[in-house]
Amino acid sequence: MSVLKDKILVVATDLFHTRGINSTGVDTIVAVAGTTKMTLYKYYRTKEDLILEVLQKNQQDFQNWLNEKLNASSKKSSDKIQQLFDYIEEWISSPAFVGVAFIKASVEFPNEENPIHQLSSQQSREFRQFISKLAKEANIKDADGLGLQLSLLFEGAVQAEQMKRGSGAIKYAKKAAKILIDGAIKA
Amino acid sequence: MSVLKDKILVVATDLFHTRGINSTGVDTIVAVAGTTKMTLYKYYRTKEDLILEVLQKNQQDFQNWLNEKLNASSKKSSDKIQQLFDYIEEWISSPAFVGVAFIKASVEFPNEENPIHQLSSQQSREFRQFISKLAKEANIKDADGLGLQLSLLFEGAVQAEQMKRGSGAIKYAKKAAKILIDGAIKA
DNA sequence: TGTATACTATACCGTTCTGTATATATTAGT
DNA sequence: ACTAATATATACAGAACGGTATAGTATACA
Repeated sequence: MSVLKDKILVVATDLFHTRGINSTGVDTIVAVAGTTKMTLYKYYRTKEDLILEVLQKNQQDFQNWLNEKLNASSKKSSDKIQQLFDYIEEWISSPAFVGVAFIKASVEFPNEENPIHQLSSQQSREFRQFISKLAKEANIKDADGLGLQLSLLFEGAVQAEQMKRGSGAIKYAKKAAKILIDGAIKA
Repeated sequence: MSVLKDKILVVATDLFHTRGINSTGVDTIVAVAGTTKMTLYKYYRTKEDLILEVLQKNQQDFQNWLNEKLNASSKKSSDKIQQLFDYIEEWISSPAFVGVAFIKASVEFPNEENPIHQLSSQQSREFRQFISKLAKEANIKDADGLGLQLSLLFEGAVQAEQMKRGSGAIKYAKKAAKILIDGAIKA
């Protein structure tokens, strides 16, 4: 991938998070990226395309990071769900954390017909299914239900942290997750 | 309050929810409200002022509705927290539900210096404290911790429902809430 | 040296944005 | 009938928006 195409993607990601998507113009993006609109529109057909690629990349990066952490720490796949929120805490607490793109995008584009909204919704669903898969591997009975509940805690904690950095919400989300997981295992 | 001032507020609330705040221009608001910009700017100094009033009214209406429900159903204040999610479910499931304004506003205005973000953040905090108060009245030990956890479930469920109507997330949020509350009572 | 590719510079188009200016009409109270 | 308040109609300023057109530069490869 071209170095400039990538630079534009990185800058857009940052600006979308810190200023909002609709409040970030393409002029600002190219100015910060140190290039021009001609170059941006060479690699991205429209601003909407750029937003979609930012969403894809964001989620991919997070999933890759999370998978590596989970695979490195435990050989047994049934243990992974126990450690999930440890890594989510690490991730949210990191200074680099700026929020979750698909949550923000779904709010800025609330219309369910909108491609950006649809991708956000899909990513949210996929992450929920990912948690459910971990639950299944831990032989949890209502794995889908637990996956949904943990994803609610996840999204709630992210929301709280986006609203106020250093909220500490993730610590309590983690405690709640432990209670729910333990309860689901016994069932 | 002037009938037109109120009409503008109601229309703005609806449009902000269905199209997004930044994507809704004042021209659209006055057109739908059946009035002109001159009138809007007579009652609201700026668009920002209008947004702030929409936020205030939204939260006030919700809190009033919730308080009435809670007061009507149980005399004992210690029972209220048990019923909280029943009413939240009723509210989220209602066809009139369009989301929670302070969650959306905090996303569209991510800068913590922004007055709109600050009000959103404050409303989120107040709602969390409201739940904690219910927990205290139920003699729960870590009332603040439980309040935070329940607010995460609340915001997560709202987020899920904004993302996909009819998600059913609230049903599982309610189950999770029950587990957390029961656990906190025993502690 | 010739040519393709990547990129820059800059100006522009049409639209939409928030907010204002001006002038007129409607309604109610005295 | 006079006055004040409320609302309308309309036009506009000034900036920002997404996106395009045109022309020129820099680099690398044949």
